[in-house]
Amino acid sequence: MRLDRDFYERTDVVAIARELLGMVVHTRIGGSHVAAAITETEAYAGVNDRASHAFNGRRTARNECLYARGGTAYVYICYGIHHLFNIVTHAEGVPHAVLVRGVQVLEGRSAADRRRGRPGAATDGPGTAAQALGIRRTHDGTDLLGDRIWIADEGRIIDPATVRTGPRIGVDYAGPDALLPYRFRIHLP
DNA sequence: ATACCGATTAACT
DNA sequence: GTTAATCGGTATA
Repeated sequence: MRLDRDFYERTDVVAIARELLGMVVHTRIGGSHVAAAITETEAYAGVNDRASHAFNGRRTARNECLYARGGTAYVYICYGIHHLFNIVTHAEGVPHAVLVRGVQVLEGRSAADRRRGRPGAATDGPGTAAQALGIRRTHDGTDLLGDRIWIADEGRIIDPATVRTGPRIGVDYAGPDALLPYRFRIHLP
């Protein structure tokens, strides 16, 4: 069943990042429906997290949607090319989010392949996952309880022993916070 | 107005 | 293992 507002508005973004593993992201974009199980996430814990775009309360046109209520999409462009999809959590005004770093496509393979440019191309990085789902910068601020992007718990049971935990990728600039164990991933059969 | 650089990827050696 | 690609956002002036 579809995740509701109460799921996203909870306060523990690290717990939510772990729980999102195995959940299924659905997109209905450009006439195509794609469903993909989340296999890798990272938590970004707001104003006290040096790795977060909202560290120290930074609030700009780019990261404005981080401050929206839980259950909103935050999509930004990285390295001038890649669109990265984040799930905003916690209450409005508290800029917590979970970055979706990897998915496994379950439905809509043809649309995902077309967007990725070649059949069977990987969807195990944040840029490629968003691309396969059709999520772009224009979806920044999209309500995850609407009909374009939503996430559902479809009953996949994730054995906690199979969840790999480690430091986040690409955040060396964050000093000690770069070492926090805020990255979670699973390998689906 | 201008300089710098990134929550990455793909294609290399 | 290494590195070029690529450009919007942000800071600095």
